[in-house]
Amino acid sequence: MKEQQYILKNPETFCLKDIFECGQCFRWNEQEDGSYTGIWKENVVNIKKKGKDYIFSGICGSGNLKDEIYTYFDLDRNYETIKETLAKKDKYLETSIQYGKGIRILNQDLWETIISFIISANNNIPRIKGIIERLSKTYGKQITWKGKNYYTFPTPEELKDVTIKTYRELGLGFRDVRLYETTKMILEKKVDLKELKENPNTIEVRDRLLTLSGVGPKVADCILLFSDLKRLEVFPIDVWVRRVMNDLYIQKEDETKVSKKQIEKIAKEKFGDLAGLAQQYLFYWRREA
DNA sequence: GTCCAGGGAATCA
DNA sequence: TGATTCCATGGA
Repeated sequence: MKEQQYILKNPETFCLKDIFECGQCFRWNEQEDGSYTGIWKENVVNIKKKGKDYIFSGICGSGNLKDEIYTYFDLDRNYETIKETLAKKDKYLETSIQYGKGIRILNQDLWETIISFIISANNNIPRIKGIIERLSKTYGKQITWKGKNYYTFPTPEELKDVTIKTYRELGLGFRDVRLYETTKMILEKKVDLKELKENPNTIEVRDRLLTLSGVGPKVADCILLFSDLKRLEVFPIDVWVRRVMNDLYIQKEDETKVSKKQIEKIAKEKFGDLAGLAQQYLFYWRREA
């Protein structure tokens, strides 16, 4: 494969740290020079900021790099309008948007997002990244670029014969059975990913995702929001989101006693059909700031 | 040693 | 429906 390059000139909404550190993805790593290198599908890419421009260089598994970048980084969507709309709704949200103004929600592969967020359950981000790297190194395809080896995220077929015991040895902990069962269900088309992508009904898609082992309400919502299903209205609630929502709007003494239903209700009232993006700004702001 | 992490499943009322 | 408890693992 030949190296390709693409220069994104002076984008309005685009910041490497905001995009890659906001918790939506696990396979991008900051380099010593401040650039980020990552892999999606069969693309290995480094992104470096130069002035107001971003230089993408790397190798592209299929088609051309520009198309892959536009799709993955959702570059046809106008985030300026979205941010303006959201900022008007709420003063705290306005603050959080200012903090994470360069966030874009990626179009990540559905299968990879399902497995990644099953692994995320009751886990921390460094460890999630480690598990995904070991999984990819063991079962994915190797791609070499500039003398370094990278590994694609394994397909369902590539995980077909992996045993629960092997997952345990890779450090998955109690999530071993869940990964095994979900992979099996998808291979047997008990949940058909192609059908999910074609179904416009978010509630129906969510119900199908919930039948997968290891996929509960929060993981299902992350899959809907962060994968190429791209449902910007869903509002995943984890410990950080519960924390920030309680601090700002509920102020209950014991934040762990705040019900999901109450948070969902407030989110829908305040943020409407862009609740997922609101969630991401609030999450990033509360966790980092 | 203790607590926590982008929770889910099983169990019980 | 709603609340409790247990589930591996590694880092702080």
